[in-house]
Amino acid sequence: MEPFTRDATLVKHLPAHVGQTVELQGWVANRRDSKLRTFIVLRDGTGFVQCVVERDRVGEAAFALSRKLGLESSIYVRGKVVSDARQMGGVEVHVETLKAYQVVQDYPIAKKAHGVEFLMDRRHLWLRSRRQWAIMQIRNRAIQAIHRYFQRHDFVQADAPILTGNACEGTTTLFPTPFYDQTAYLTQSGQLYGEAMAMAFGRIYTFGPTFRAEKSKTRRHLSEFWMIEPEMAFFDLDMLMDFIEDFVRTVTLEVVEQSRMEMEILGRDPAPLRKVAEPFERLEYERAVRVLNGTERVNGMSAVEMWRQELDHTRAEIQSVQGRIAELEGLLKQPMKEKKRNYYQAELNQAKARLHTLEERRKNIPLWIESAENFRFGNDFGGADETVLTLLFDRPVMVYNWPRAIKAFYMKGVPGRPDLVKGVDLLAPEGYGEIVGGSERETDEQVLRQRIREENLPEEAFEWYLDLRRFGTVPHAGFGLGFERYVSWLAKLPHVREAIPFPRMYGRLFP
RNA sequence: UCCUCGGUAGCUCAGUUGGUUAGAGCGGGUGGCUGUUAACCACCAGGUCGGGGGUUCAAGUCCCUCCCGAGGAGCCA
Repeated sequence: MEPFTRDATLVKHLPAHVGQTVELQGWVANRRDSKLRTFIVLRDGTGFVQCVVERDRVGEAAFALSRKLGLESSIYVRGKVVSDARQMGGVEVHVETLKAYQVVQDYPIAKKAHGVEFLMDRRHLWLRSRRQWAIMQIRNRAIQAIHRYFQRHDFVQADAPILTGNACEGTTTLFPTPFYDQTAYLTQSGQLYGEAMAMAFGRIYTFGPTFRAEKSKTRRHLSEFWMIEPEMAFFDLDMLMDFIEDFVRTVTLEVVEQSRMEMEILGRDPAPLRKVAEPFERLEYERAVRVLNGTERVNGMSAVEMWRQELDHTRAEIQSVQGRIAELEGLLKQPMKEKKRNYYQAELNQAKARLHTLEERRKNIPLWIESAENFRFGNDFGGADETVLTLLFDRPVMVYNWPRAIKAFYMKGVPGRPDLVKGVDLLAPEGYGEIVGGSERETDEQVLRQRIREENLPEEAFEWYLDLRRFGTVPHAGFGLGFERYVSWLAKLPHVREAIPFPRMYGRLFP
């Protein structure tokens, strides 16, 4: 194609080229016209930069071209890099040459709010938007920071198979797929293989996709998501908790420091993330039960009181939103210009939507209070229970020593407590909930065999796994980090679907 | 699988106890103005109100049913 150059400068490197003339290639992310100049925001994947096209500098033909460039037109620009404090990134480009690979008209995603379905149907284009760009930058940094962390700590990346013959935990729904004359399943966890590889290489981690065929439609679920699963030989639960804490702390702080601009684009306040520098709360499950049902208080407050406080906040906000709605409705009854009327109407609609959300929360809190009050040993946490625990402690919370009955068969028992296992979950604050689940693994072949029978799992499919306990069994432990949930927390996303380029979820296979 | 909410112009949404010819903003087109940040001003074009059935003199509005979407529960990372 005609204007193509092999010597283009990347937008992210422009601050180092102030005063120089550079070549850029990319797409029109935004365009605004004035009489004498056209402002083009050029996007090349590494960043965004405003390019100023003036008739006197580029000539009549190129100036006319600049007026025709629809959003996402692909262009070539040569121009001088100039400092400009008004721009994000601090520079802009004064264009001397402008050429187009393709002039685009009617790009479907407009510079305005769109609905979720509309955007999801156009995910292949939506990824180009500034917000999605910022999220994927954060995702990439998190991936890099995770690999760095493990490599620094003598881990080997050793991936597990995606096609498997047996269910790992047997509980959740699997995706079956033909495998020659057999049926295979898409993996829901690489853990069992991770244990085998830890016996081979000492410390390993997997980083790959996992699949769950749950018909869940919530902000926390994907059918295909990425999981990081480290497994360490000669490791116990205490070491595991120290490790999880240091891992999450180090990776999170690294990403926060590298992603200031992206967090600004996303409107994500980094302060709650920086709190990972402080010690995480470690809470035995039995204490979590007492905290939830109010027999033990935290900082002078019980879970129920925390919910009551949330309820008061919600009620107060409902009142203030209702007040504004009444005010707006009053205003709209009076004569005014169409433009102004519309502005008020838009605000009114927003307020009504907000009110709807708040009313739902108000209706739910009493149910959540009931759930907390009735929380007994043997119950698993609901989303609300996780939220109130992180609210009470105001930091990431690790819950450990869980009831055996609600955890997987491979977890090691707590000595002297046949009803407990050495599992640990990490709950992320700000309502994000469980992002890590891990445990010390059972090392005894007979105990494992017994547990497999109790869970009605096909014993013969686990013979290879039981081999690990016959030939040099050692204490070992590991965990799984749900990567999209983690990215969602880092970027404070309302839904995990934005944390992965092409989400696969219940009801969504395209694009 | 269950509960709640929704489907009206290309997009985002209004549309009153059922009542004449269904509205706005954005986007598109034309003209004007402007170192602009989702620019602004004026005018123009743009609709089988998710599908099917029913009630009624009359249905976007009420009833039944199906489809699709969003959020939540369960389950989970």
